[in-house]
Amino acid sequence: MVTQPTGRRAAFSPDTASTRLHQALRTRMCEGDFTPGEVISIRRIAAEYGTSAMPAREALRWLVTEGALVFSDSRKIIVPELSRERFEEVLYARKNLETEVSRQAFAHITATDIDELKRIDEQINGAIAQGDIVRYMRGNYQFHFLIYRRSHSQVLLPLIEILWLQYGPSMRYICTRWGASSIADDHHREVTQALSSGDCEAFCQAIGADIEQGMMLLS
Amino acid sequence: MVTQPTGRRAAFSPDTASTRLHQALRTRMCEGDFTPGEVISIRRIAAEYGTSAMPAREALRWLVTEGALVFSDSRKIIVPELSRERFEEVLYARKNLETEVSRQAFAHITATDIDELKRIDEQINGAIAQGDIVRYMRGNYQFHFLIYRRSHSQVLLPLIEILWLQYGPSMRYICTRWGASSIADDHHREVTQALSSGDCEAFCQAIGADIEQGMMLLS
DNA sequence: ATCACACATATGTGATCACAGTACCCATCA
DNA sequence: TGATGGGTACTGTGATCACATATGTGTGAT
Repeated sequence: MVTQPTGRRAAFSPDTASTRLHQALRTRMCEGDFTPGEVISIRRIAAEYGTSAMPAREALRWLVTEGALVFSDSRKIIVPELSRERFEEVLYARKNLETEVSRQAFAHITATDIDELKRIDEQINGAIAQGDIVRYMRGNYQFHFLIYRRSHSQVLLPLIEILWLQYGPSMRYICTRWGASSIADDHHREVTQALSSGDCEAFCQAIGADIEQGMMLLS
Repeated sequence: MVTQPTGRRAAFSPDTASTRLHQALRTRMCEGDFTPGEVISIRRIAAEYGTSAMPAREALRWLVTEGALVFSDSRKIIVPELSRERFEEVLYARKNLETEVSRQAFAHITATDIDELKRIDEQINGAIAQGDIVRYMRGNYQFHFLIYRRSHSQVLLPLIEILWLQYGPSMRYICTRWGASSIADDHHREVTQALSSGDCEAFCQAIGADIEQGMMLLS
């Protein structure tokens, strides 16, 4: 059975099997639990989560409208393989939107938040050291969205989540292929340091640099 | 029965009753055909478009995930009333994203496109003169998205459409309340002039100014 | 006249079925 | 050995039903 994931639910959505399943799958997408090209079937997901086909059907079609899943030529629902061009587009959009919400979030980030960010960053570094891609992806997601949630932006945040939904599977794929070493030089420490010293500009630039670092993997 | 609207469909989506209905409703939302607070019922939409409840149900729930519709406290699906704060957020995000895609689109806009833009702008001005809000909204939508489509951005364009979905009903409401005169001073002519003279910066600034003009209505 | 209860209606949700495609596998034949 | 045929299983789609809940309305009693 599906339990409510840690992720925030968009605005008010009723507590139904469909929405629970949707959120569970969203989180798994952002954390890179799925592989590009993988076929996601309505009935299989339904069986996996112990519901009828209907909630699974709705949840999957929502993910399609969000661009997280796509239709294959034969109408099967699959995890998309982002072209290099499109992956760049996503990263470009991410840099644009995420530096913006970071700027909005800056004033609302507390000392407790900074401690939490440092704790998450340590876990991330541990995951990288162990070559644990899944834990890395999950930590990276938590790190960024802890910041972004502080912006209290009800408009930009859902857009960013859509970008992550599209970005997750391919990022996971790239990480797996290139190995954990390829992502070792993230800019999370610069982020927390800029926050500690209260430097908004350095903070936003560090976020931007962290995202841009993803582009390096493409060359 | 639903016919394929003029709007572009996101990536590849199969030609089903659900997707057709979804697109039809999307277009109506962007053009401001609905009123904030209005209740949109599954069965009523189904009857209106001559389908069973299922396609209507899916189309409406997709619009909810896109933020174009929301749930009332009693789980009814309604057209949201944007708070002033949130309306500002949407406009802010619009300015950010739409100036960006305009920049990307600039190089791909042909002389034929410019003529078409001028033609649409004349229709818009005619609509304003007649106080025809619906025709104004439709023209404004066509004007902007003719430009944005030239960016060929598969990532930013869907995000912008989501913003318009949220923005449409409230904009329609504001226009109706304030009268057509309140929107008389758009910056469309500056846009086409900048395009004619090949000035990218002026073009992007005119787009930004046109969007910012919407903020004036709030004060 | 006013309040309360009950019934009728309308809502979204979930389940199940039939249907039209597609893909894949295995047997059959050249 | 290879190609071709057919059949089986699986896919998403649409329709319909049962159910719980919410809303509104009218009727009854006080």
